[in-house]
Parts: sequence; C-alpha cells; structure tokens
Amino acid sequence: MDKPKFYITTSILYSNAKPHIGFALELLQADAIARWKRLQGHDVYFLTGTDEHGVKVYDKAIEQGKAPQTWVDEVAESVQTLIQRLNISNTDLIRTTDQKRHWPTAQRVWEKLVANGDIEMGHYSGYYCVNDEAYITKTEAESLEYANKKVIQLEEDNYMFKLGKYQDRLTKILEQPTFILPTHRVKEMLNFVNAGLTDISFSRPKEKLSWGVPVPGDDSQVMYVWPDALTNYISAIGYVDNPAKFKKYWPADVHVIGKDILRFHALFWPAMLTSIGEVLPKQILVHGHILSDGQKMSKSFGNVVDPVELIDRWGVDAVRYYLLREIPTLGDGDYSAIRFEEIYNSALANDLGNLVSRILMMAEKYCGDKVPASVSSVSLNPSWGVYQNHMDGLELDAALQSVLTMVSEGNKYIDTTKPWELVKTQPDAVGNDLYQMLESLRQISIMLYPFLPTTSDRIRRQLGLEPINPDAFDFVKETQWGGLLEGHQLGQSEILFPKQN
RNA sequence: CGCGGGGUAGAGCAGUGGUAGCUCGUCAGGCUCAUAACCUGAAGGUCGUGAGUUCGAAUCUCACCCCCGCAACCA
Repeated sequence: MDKPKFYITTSILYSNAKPHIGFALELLQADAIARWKRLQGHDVYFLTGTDEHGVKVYDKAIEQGKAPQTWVDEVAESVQTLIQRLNISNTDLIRTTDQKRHWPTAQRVWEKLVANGDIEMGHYSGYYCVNDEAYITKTEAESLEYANKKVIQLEEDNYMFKLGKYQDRLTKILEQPTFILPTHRVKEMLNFVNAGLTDISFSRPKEKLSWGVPVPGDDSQVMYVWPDALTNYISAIGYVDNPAKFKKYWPADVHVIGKDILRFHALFWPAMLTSIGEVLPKQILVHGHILSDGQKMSKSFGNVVDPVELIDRWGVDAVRYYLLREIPTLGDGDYSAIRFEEIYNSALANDLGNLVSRILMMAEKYCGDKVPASVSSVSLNPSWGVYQNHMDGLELDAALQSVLTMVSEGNKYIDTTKPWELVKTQPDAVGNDLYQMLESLRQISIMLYPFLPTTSDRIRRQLGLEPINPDAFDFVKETQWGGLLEGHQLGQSEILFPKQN
C-alpha cells in the first residue's frame, strides 16, 4: 500500500549572512505542514537548502579573509544548527555548491533551455556599482545609498532567457485558483505580467562572477542566480541522477517562500519548467516579513532578532508558538520582546500549561493516577473539523488558535464541573468528568504535534502514552474519541511552561 | 503618475447590508484542582475623512487623507 507523496520546500537561504528569523519562520511553516501531512499518512519529502553562489557571497567571504567555500560551509553549518534547534523535520538539505548533487541538474536544465531555443546570447544593459562591484537595480542606482558611489550603466554579453515568450502562458498559470496563496498576490503578478515581460539575464561574464555554476559549453560565462538557485527544487530529488525518485516526488506540492522572491517563483520558475517540459508546482505559499517592534529588521538599525538566542531564552516550542501563531501565516507580522513574554505567559503557561497541570493533579488525587471510566457520552468534544479545515487551507495561525480555543474550553469545563466539590458528593461523576478532560488532552496532543512537537510529547508522557510516531500514525483511529482506556496508568506530571517574569 | 494591500476599543486583529466582535492588557467579583494559574462580569470604539445609494452601511458608490508593498533583472 503506497502512501500518497507530498513534496514541500522552503526557499534556499542566501548565504551572504547567517540565517535570520525570517528563515526560521519559513522553516517552521513548512515544518508544521510537513508534520501535518505525515500524520495524515503522506510520504513527505521536505527540502530546504542554501543558495551559496554569487558575487555577494564571494565578497562576504573575502571580506572575512576566508575562502568562499569555507564561508559557505560555515553558513550551511549554522543552518544545520538552526534546523536542529528549531526541531525541523526536514528530510533533505541541498546546497548549490554541491557539484555532485546540484550542478548536473542546473547544467542539464540549461542545456534543455538552449535546445528549446529559450536561451540565447544577448545584451544586458543595466546599472553597476564600481565601488561595490555589484549589479544594482535602477531603483537602487537612484537611491541615496549610491549617491556618492560610482555607478555606471553597462552593457555586456549575457545569455538571456526568453521570458517574454511565455507571457500568455504565464497569465493562464497565474489564473489557476489556488496556485498562489494569499490570492491577492496573484493580482500583483498579473499586473506585472500584463505590463509586458522582457527577457532576463541568465548568465554573467566569468570575470565579474566567478563563484557560480559554469555555463555548459562556454567557459567565459557563469550562471546567474535563477537557473542556479531555482533548479535546487529538482536537483535534490534526483532530476539527473535518480529518475525514479524524481518521478515519484515531482511536482512540488508546496513551495514556501517569502514575498520578496515571489516573482521568481511565480514567473521565472514556471516558465523554465514549461520550457523543459515538466509539470508545475501545485502551490506557492507566500509569507510576509517579520518586523521588529514595528520596524523593518536591519543590521543598521541594530534590531535584528537572532532565532537561536530566542530559543536559548524561551525554549524551542515557545518560539515555534510565537512565529506560527502570532505572525499571520500569509502576512507581515511583528516581533516584540514584550509581546513575546505576554504570549508565553498567557497562552503557554497560564492556558495550556496550567490546564495540563490541573487535570493531571486532579487525576492523581481523585483517580489514583489511573484513567477513570467514561460513563457518559462525549461532553468535551474536540473540533477537528475546524482545525482540519484551517490546516488544509494552510491557515496555520488559525489552526493553532483553534487548538487554544479547545484549551480554553477545557479550562471552562473544569470550572463548570467543579471536581473538587463533586468528589465529596458524587465520586463516580468525578471520574467521568476527568475522563473527558484526560481524553481531550490526548486529542490536543495530536493537534499540537505539527506546531509544538516537544510539547506534544511531554503531554503524552504525562498521560502515559508514547510520543507520536508520524510515519506509523493511524489518523482516523487516533483522532476518534475514546483512545484512552479505563485503568491506563498515567505518567508523571510536570510543568510544561514555567511562568517567566 | 500607476498597481496592490491596509486604516475597527490601550495594543494586535476578525467582521462585506440589519442592534459593533475576538485575543492580550486594565478594573471588579467568584473559585481553590492548578504554574497567585482558572472562571464570570465590567469599562473602553461617532469602524481614516467627506458626500452619496438604501427603510437601514464598518460592510455598496464617488472623492480625498494617511501607512505599507510593488514599480523588471536585490535572495
């Protein structure tokens, strides 16, 4: 019995700096979706990676007195650290400097594009800053940053990709209803397309850009970012060296990206795939940017937030909760230390943590640490429908919120049923009420798994249950009411989220 | 100039024609199983501005103001 496959990717981190909180957000969104799909019985392939070529990466290495390869190795290492600290369940990590795994695909795609007449030698004309030795945009050239630097307009021979040729087809692709989330971004792209697409540079002269994938058949040119970076999504799954694997996983079910690189994923990438005769990814999930106390995060403002430091301070699941719940899945969000503490204390410590704590303490006191009998029908019903709709619609923030709503209902249920009074008058009824509470915690532990896997495990341990094994999870069975059996031995209770001041 | 998004209680947001909602925070009360947690209740908004359509508009139309993003080769 083959499981249905699910292929999800993040963008690849541009290696001119160590990973930032925005990349953490992207990893987490993809991780929550990947974990959810595994619970539902999918064979999930979850790819992330690093984009390690380009002038800026090269310059950054030189600036630090390091060989480019040494520098990108360090960045890749720090991505690995972030992945581990965030508890990301990726199955693979691709690096664009990987000459065995990645280069053959980038070059094969290039050759196909050439064979189809979609890449031809042409002229690039644009702005170039001599001081920075960097290509810049028109907007940048006119900005203050370059006012005192020497900016020239240059023309050079580049291989150009005939994007303009795909204008009509791209319009049709963009009009597919769920191709891009949120949908308003489709309009942005359509406007852009309708304004007319020009061809784009796919290579640079080697003397300007040496750190990159060589263009097949032309020693004087090196691939520019698009044909190099975008092809990571297929090189990792064996486009060249493992056709069976490629056939199994392509097309991607979801590309998770930031709004800053939508154009490349919504236009360049589909055009390239169309040209080489491959089907298109099914969906692009576009998240926003994280602001820091309402301001753009930037090194010059000194308000950059390091995700690893946050984990050190608050613990991994608190960071996961903040980024997945407080940052709107499809929009910009704000990071604020004050807000973080509020959220931690109210949602995690007071609502969720305290709920678990009070239920387990009562079970210990009133039921001898064993699951009591359930004598009535369900009276604390988990709303799987709401949760599942949000999950399937990739509304992660709303899905997580719905779990917290259940937590809140649990707290109300306790206050309404007052076990501490009932135990004096109707001990049987107490057992039944506690069954409702314990079983509802079991259900919550499942709902929490995609978002807060460690917390899910810890709740289950307290219930005397095994951690969730996503690859052998019977979704229908496990989400049915009544999984906890009478007489089952509960585990040791513990504080999930100590209150912080 | 243009295109897109947005302006709703102290903060963050939901709400697309019919008596303004949610979360956090604040204040008061209740409870004591619990991490001084939890539950209940209250205060707090002329829904950016002006005009129009309508029996009735946060919700539709028009004009205007403000914020953010995009505006072609920056990941």
